[in-house]
Amino acid sequence: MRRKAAVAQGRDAGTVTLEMVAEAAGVSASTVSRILNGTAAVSQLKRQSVDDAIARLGFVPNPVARGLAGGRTLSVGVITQSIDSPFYGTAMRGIEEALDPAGYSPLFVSGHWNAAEESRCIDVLRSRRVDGIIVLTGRLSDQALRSYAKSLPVVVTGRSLKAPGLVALNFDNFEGARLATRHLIELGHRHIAFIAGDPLHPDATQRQRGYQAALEEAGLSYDPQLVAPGLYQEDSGLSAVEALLRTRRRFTAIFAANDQMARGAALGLHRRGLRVPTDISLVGFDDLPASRYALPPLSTVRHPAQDIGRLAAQAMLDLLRGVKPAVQSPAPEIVVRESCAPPAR
Amino acid sequence: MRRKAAVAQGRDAGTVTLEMVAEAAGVSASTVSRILNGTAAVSQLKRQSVDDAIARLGFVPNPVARGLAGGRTLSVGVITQSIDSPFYGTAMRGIEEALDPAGYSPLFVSGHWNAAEESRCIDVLRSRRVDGIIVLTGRLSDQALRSYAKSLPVVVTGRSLKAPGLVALNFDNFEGARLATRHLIELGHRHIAFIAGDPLHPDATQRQRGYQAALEEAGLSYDPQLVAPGLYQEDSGLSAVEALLRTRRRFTAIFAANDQMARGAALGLHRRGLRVPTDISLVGFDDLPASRYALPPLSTVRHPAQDIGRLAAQAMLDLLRGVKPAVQSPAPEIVVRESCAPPAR
DNA sequence: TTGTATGCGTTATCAT
DNA sequence: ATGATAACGCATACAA
Repeated sequence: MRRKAAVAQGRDAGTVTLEMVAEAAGVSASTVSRILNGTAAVSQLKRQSVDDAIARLGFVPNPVARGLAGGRTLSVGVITQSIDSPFYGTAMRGIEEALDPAGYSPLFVSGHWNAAEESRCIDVLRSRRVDGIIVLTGRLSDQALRSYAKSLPVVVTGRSLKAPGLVALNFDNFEGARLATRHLIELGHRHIAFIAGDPLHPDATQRQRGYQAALEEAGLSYDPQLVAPGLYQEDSGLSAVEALLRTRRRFTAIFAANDQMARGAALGLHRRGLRVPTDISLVGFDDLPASRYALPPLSTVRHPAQDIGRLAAQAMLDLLRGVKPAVQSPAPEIVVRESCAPPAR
Repeated sequence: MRRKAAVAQGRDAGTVTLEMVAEAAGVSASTVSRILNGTAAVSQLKRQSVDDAIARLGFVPNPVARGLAGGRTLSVGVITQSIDSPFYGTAMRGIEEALDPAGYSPLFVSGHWNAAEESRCIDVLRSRRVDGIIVLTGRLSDQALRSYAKSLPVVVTGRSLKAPGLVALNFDNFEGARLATRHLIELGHRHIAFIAGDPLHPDATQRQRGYQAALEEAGLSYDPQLVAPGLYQEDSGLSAVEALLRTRRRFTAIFAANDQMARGAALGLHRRGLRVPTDISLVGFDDLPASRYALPPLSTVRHPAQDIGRLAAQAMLDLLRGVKPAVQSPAPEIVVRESCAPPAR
């Protein structure tokens, strides 16, 4: 056991306990706890002396003990998919921002786009007694999510489903993709290629449907030869362009299902001596921070990761407070930069 | 208090305690604990029945209680500067990778390049009973770090300092910058501009010294007019180029103190109709994942964030095991891509 | 080798 | 309104 000495010698290396505060203030531990949590009314007098003692000793409650004792830990678990993702990284930042002023702290774990791993993450988070869990997209089944929500508040992004104790925050990928495609059409493009995202992601298929819908409503034919498979990573964008070029099909614009692939596509085009937007127009999706500094700056669909993170965290806070969360998903909008132009030929 | 019922009904929502295991196996709780931690020798027989009971009940130890009881929590705190940084994100991934097989999990908190905030982070991590702390660079004083290391193993990157219980993992920024500059010189450049990093970062000033050293050893004069201030962000790279161009000083190459500023610089050059590398050669520093897909792909100094994260985590693991960590910082090397060419004029 | 008792810092229950 | 006291789930001296 660690030495227990050093009662009132101010910060013995951060081990000032609630009990010490109680002693210093001449009250019981329960009273201190009550003041800390606002659990019950206490006399002004005692409150004063307790507050003093807290300040004097530099007491800071121990969240671990708090969690053990059955109370809240003031922490919410966040399952991201990879800790170094440009998109989810921004979302995490939004979560941090919203949680902090409320006194909560996030606990980040990575699921690596793997349902089994995500399950383990949930276990880890639960064992750490988090008060709630935010799941950024992921591969967990709606079923599983619903079940988790029975014992713990859950907020999930990238889906729409309803369940008690669960709030889903979806983004209109379909509409976003339609906007992007329509933008190209309005510029005069008639042959628009599409680089698809990982088919395992629901948002990827939604984006593809948006692309098709825009084509249809413009009376343009959908040519399967003009859609190349991709995996949401830069390299797959590059290979997609190569595949597209190999078909020798004519196209004057490319819509990539995300910015990362658009980057890869830009490089592929460059390698073949094709200029953006002079020869080929290019649109992405997500508006990653980096896209504003791409060459040329990339036109894309704004997918406000930071706002989404913030909203998710706010919904969680509401859930925790017991108030009904009123979340409004942000609407997609196109951000026009310099990667698109009317078709040359 | 929560209901205590449901003893052996397997997973009542994840509340199988060590005590239940003990009962089911017909041994005492201490024995179970000992088996779990390898604290003492136990008979094969009991071990067998305990292992069975653990598997049967699906028991998973509660790290919160573990931490409270004074033992390890099998978690290490990681102070990053911003949760969405491309560079530190990669480092965090390396940490995750190295910690996971050892059964440890990281706890990420962001210091936002602010010493006071970092101090608070340390408090938070300590109150959560992490077994050790990894600090990714940051603004804490060496002094403070040393003091923290007295009560907790600390690994810090981006510095060199020695203290008991502390291992520092530095990177040779000076040499890296010298390599980059020398690369330009070897291509024939004589007028090389430099975009400096945030002067508050020690690595930024080291990189600048490396640049000067390379100039000197080549007998080239150092022209203060050719170094533009920057803040390590894309936008400052852009303004730096504009400032450089405004001086009307002649230069045929730019060395930016990091890839993010190099990106911004590339855009600035593009806006002025200057082509990379035909008109101006460009080198960065860090080799961010994105730089391989820049247009043109950026030549840069490899700064292996993931390896650094992994090494830091391994050093922490060694510290925790009580073995002397033998860390070898990775050496900088230049990665030649397509953003450099011999000077045109 | 194994069990018993106690403590970790806090909250919650039950008195008063 | 306030104070004992018992959990929370586990680890660890100490005894056997």
